[in-house]
Amino acid sequence: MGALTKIRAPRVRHVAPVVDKADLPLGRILPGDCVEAMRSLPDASVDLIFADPPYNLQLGGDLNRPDGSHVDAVTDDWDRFDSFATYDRFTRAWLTEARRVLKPDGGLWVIGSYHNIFRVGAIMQDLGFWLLNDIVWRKSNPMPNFRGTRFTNAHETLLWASMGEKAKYHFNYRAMKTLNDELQMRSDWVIPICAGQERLKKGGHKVHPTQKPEALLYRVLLATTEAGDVVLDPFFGTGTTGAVAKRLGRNWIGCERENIYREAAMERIECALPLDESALKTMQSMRTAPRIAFGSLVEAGMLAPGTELFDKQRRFSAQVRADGSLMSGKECGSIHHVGKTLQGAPSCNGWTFWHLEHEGAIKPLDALRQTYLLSIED
Amino acid sequence: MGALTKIRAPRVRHVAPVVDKADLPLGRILPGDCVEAMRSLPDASVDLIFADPPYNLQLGGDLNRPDGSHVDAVTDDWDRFDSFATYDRFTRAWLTEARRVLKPDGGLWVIGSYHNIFRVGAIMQDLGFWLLNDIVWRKSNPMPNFRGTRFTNAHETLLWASMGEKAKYHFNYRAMKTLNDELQMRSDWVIPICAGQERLKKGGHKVHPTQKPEALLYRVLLATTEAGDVVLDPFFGTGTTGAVAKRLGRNWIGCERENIYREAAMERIECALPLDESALKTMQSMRTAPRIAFGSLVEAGMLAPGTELFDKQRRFSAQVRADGSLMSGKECGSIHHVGKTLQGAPSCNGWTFWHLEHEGAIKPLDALRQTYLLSIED
DNA sequence: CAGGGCCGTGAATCGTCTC
DNA sequence: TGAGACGATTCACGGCCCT
Repeated sequence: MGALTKIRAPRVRHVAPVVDKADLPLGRILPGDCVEAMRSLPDASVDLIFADPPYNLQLGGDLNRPDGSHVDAVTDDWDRFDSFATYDRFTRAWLTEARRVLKPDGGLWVIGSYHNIFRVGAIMQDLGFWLLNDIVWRKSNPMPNFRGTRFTNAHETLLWASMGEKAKYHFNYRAMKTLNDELQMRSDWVIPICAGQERLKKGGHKVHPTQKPEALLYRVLLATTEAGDVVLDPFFGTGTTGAVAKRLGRNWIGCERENIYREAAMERIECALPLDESALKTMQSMRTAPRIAFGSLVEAGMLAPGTELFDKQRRFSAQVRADGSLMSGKECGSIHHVGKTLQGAPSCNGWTFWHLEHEGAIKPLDALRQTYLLSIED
Repeated sequence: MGALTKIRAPRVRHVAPVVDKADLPLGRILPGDCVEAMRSLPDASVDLIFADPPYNLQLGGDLNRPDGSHVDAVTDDWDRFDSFATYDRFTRAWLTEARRVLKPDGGLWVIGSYHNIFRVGAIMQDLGFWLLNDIVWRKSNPMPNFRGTRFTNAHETLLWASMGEKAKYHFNYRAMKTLNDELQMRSDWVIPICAGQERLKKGGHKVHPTQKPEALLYRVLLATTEAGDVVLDPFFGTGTTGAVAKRLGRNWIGCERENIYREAAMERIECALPLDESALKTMQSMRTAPRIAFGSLVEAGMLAPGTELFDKQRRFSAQVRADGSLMSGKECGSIHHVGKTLQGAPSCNGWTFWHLEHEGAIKPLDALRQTYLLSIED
């Protein structure tokens, strides 16, 4: 009953544009310490942050404080605790700024290894970020463990979080499913390490020790941003995030202390070619597609009142009525409601449950909806 | 020169047996809270701890599959914590006791998901445990994400740690490599979830909501314990750790609060069949096997002084001398040193580099070492 | 008027084992 | 052979009423 009265305008993202994009340093790399650099950005101005912070731990090597001063090598227990504490302070500092500049429906990605990721993850939770997935980047060609003392360290971990437990966030479910041959994308991604042509080199040496593969960023940005979104990378390095953002039609902002990386990144991003607009269009999920009321199919004449509908096994049948409601015996209501009640199920998707006979074949209602959707596009 | 002076007795594990195994409750499940239960164990008495603590899932409402059926979720009391702070206190408490009962060269494994593993990992580091690997258990058949709101949560994480940065630990590199078709075992393991015959059921319902697959424990115990070691599981559940420990000839101790799980576990472990001894011996690591000096082969009469050795391509040759040193032209020293110098290589494993002719066939020295190893066993 | 709670509509599944 | 069951799951969202 009354299905027609429920027709709504297609939903849009209704986070108020507090910040004008023109006020943001889009397509620029901010020099200096990332915490300082982020301070120059307004609150709630960024859609996504991708961060590849220093793993800086336990390498017997260097650890820098947020202010850039150097921490002496860690030898005894006291120093070890001191260094974890220092790393934690550094992490809390940049994550706090990240949180400030992110929109309420923004997303955060951080990549790390077992040296730092547990500290980062715990601090993210402490600051109120809500973990959505931990993603395993499974390297198809990892470095072997030469000394045979441990398992080959063949993966790194990415954390994906929203701003809070109840916060909205963006996930292009349909695009990911398409990318994965019509199966749901899993939390483990097999991607080769960055090598060959893609690896930036100067004088035969790699420019950056931990350059990430573009395929990794491609999947991250495709999954959790829309074209036109603003993506911030506080540890920009040689600009993989910027290069992929440009290709995918996303805006980007970087922070990077090292002059040499900034230069390499800008040069690289200049060369990146944006995909054209039609290539950028991704599969939409039903949830974000315009919502179609069943009644509008009747209204449009695609389905005559009185048409008989069946479930696939023909255990149930029902009749379409002029107002877009369904009737089956004494039961009447929406296609979903009648399907649910007849089955005694907790819920029912009427679009896939009900079928109709058309030229001898049985088709689900959903096929009709697809046809209708195409007819009203553009 | 003077290679004989370098001959050492085969190394043995030289952690003093502070505790007599007879004083430990081997093959028993201690009832009650695991922290209390562990208090009854002596200091430094356990070789390995495998822990599967509550994950603190914080589940919301009900979940139905698209077909309307209901998902049987983990709603047990033991998985509910008020806050991260409460969970952290709990974690610190049991990890502290775990640390006390572990031997200085003991190992710790903890399994978890993104809900808890970052807190656990950070606390492990804070307590002084040294992370050796984070292992990804990639489920071949995970539960899908029915709502299409995230990536399919297709893995869990295991942390493997030693008692400290400089602490010794046990890793059966060779056994892992054998298990993995002569490739180094990686940090990501593909193992199916526990289902079918293996899953303990009572009245058609699963006995424990989160029973782990035996294949997982098999790999953990094979990798990081020796036959006869003492393995403790503070969250014993239905005793997967005990069952696999028994199969592999390891001693086990469990802690479990729930009477019903203890009973199911004991019954299950009774039925587990230990592998026979020869099957267990097949995969000993060269690294943990007693170290053999080349000279001892000469000493044992397995190799006569004067025997001619070649590299595989017969580019180089050398003569064995009575003291276990090698001579090739003017070059003399250990089998490794001479091999290295002749090739001009930075290093050389003499055991695999040098070969000898025996009954018409060419065999590497290593084959001789294997024979010798077998002869001195037991 | 902000925010919490209730309610109705509606969108959404993969691999494996059992019967 | 095919239908059904099921697994550590932080798994929707908007409108409206009520405080």
